[in-house]
Amino acid sequence: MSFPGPHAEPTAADSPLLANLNDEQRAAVTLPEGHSLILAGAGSGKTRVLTTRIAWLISTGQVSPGGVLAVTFTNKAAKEMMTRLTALLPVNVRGMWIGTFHGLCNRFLRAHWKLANLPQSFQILDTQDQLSAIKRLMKQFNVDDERFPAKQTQYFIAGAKEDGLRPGDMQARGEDDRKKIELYALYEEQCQREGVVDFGELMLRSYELLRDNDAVREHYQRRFRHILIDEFQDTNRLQYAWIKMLAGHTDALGHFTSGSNSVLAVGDDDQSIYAFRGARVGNMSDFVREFDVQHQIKLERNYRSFSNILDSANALISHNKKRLGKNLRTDQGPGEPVRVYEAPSDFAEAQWMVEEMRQLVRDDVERKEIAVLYRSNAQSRVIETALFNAGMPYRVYGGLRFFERAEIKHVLAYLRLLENADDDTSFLRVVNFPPRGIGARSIEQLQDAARSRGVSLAKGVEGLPGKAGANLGAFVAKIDVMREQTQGLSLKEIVELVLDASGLVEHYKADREGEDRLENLEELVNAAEAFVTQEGFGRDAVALPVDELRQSAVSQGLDPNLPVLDDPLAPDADTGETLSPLAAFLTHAALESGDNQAQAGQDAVQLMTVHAAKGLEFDCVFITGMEEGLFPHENSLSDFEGLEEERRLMYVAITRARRRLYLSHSQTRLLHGQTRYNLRSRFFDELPEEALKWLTPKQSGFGQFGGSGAGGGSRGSSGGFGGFSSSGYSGGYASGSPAPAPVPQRAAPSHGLRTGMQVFHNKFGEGTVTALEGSGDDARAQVKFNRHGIKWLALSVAKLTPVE
DNA sequence: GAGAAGGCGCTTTTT
DNA sequence: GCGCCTTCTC
Repeated sequence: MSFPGPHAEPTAADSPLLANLNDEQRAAVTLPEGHSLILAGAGSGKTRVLTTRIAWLISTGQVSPGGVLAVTFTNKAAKEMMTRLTALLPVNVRGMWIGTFHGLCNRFLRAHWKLANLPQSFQILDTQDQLSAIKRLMKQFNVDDERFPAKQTQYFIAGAKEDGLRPGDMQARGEDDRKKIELYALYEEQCQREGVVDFGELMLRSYELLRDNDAVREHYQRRFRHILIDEFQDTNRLQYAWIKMLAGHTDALGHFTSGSNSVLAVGDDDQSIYAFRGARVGNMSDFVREFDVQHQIKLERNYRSFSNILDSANALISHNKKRLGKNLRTDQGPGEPVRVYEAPSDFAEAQWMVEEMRQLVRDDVERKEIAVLYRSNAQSRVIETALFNAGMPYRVYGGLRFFERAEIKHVLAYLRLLENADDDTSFLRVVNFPPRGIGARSIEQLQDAARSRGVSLAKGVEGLPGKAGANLGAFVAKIDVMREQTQGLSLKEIVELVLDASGLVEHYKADREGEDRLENLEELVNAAEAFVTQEGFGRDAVALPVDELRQSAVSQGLDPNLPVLDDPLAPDADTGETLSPLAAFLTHAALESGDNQAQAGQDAVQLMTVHAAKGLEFDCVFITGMEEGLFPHENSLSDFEGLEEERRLMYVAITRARRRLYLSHSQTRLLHGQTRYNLRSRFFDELPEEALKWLTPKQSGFGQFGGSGAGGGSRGSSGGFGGFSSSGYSGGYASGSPAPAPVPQRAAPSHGLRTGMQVFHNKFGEGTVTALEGSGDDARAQVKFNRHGIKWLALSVAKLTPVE
């Protein structure tokens, strides 16, 4: 099917939209109908292409605003897209389907809540809520939490949903599996009974509704002529299936046939760093194959970094085997070399960094243009200490976000109970908070009663005898009174009333350390107020293109009886019910958990994990802890895929830097209360020497991984960094071997070994010390033997002789 | 019901 | 080594 009416091939001169694009970008923006894949390298103007593409499609009349579906992963990216689009086109973007996967699925389920078999004001469980729901479930069914840790069950359920699997679709491969599937089924029942959905459920239920309801599916398939997906390399199985379902028509056998809709997937396989949470890079090649993609465009011109930085990134990532293939280039010239520093300790590394930063600041670099990246959060501590002692302002990304804070979750639990008294998770959260004399015993009694009658906790309270019954009754009555009192109030007033009536404010006022929490409660009131105005929950603010969209829907031949889904306040067609602002606010709180960075706004050095840095850029970047075991992380080394993902992570880290890049590593590091002796990261050996500048002498011949044909990661019997086993190296080796030669450099541990040293073992032969841990009798060494792989050896037992 | 004591885990994280 | 969570004790 083709677009109705002839549309002239527009040229660059036709539209100012195309004025400042390079050839690759322009080609991407003006792609013809059909499915396309854009391989967008770091810093290549990806978001620009996406937004300009949408603007282009609309302004050339190829699609109406209502016919566009644009999906991102984060709210930040979605907002960015809407902001930029507004700047390009005089169109009200609020009614457009631009949002996160979960945000759009939420919108979809709100509109079709009946078909989806959900209560209209269903609430969304975040990860915390989900875990406590699972814990409660497991307790109720007396599941051994030693054998089935709640976290693991949660992981199992979330993973199953990400793969689009219901309990019935899964086959047990053992007793434990069977139990987990059973728990998954029980969990589903519980959620359904309580009217709540978790994040995975938002996706899965949307997908199933599209799959199982022909009318609904066809409606949306006809509507969304152009589907655009950002960060495609991060999509999981279910998200891909969801896109597929929306994108095209399926034939009688359920096979995808290329239909009238165009899917534009934008992604970068080299920046795929979320496999651990279900992302599937393979979706990119599947997409090309299954959608019969006709157009692939690579955006390889980088506008961010100088070429020493880009060359480093290119060289590093070229060591990955599984790639679609792409090379970044720039016109900017080499710029400064990449600086490499080796420190004797993590403490010294941090110290050195602070000194460098001071110099940078003296040279007029803004502090917020300096970023410190690390592989794991535990590394931030020593850096923070150094920055703090130096009086250098800094901020750390990560940690609890606003809506995840305990005091906020407490208020939200009360608010949720106003909306839905059957929400047992919320009930349990606040039934005795602030404390009101309802102990574990009473609650257990209540749970038993509710279970036997098959009702929610709130309903189970009725008729409960004794003191427990009285106290619980009072609590339920309190909620009921609040619900009464909040009728007709504004959202802000509702929140204020609950803060007061729940006793939360009073409770935190009495708490010596409750000051911050009180401040956050204040902030929640502000957030509620802002939500009403910003999200357009005052009707007037929603004077958005609903009519326009309705018209365009009709002109596209869409079913006028299906609801127009662009107005979350649209009343239900049958009953006239509308979603309350409170329910919408609670949804907002679950889907947008807010900022997770402290002290935003001031000029401060930025500290974050490499993962958190994705999508950001800075003038100066420090990548710290460049050590074997840390980066690449030891847990990723057991398989090939893991190492490749670590390399992609390093690629992301490098490409964050615009002008200046530092890489540092340390000989010793305090981790989990123990001093570790780490080898310099193998990634150093994958960078182009001519782009580097060693600030400390490069310790050559240290038995690094690149040496003597040892090529790729760990091989051999031990299967990686598995910790040391008790057998295999014990006992009775040649006594009286000469004491290890003392190492003149720096503070050496008493056993005299250090990483990089060549050693001989009577049984395993020659090898290289790759790590050292512990001291005295507990001292142990990790040795990479030439013929026996990597082993951990207890130095009190194993005799290791240094080799010349 | 609050505070102390003990145990566990510890890569990365958005929605 | 630290923070979080659960359990113990009064």
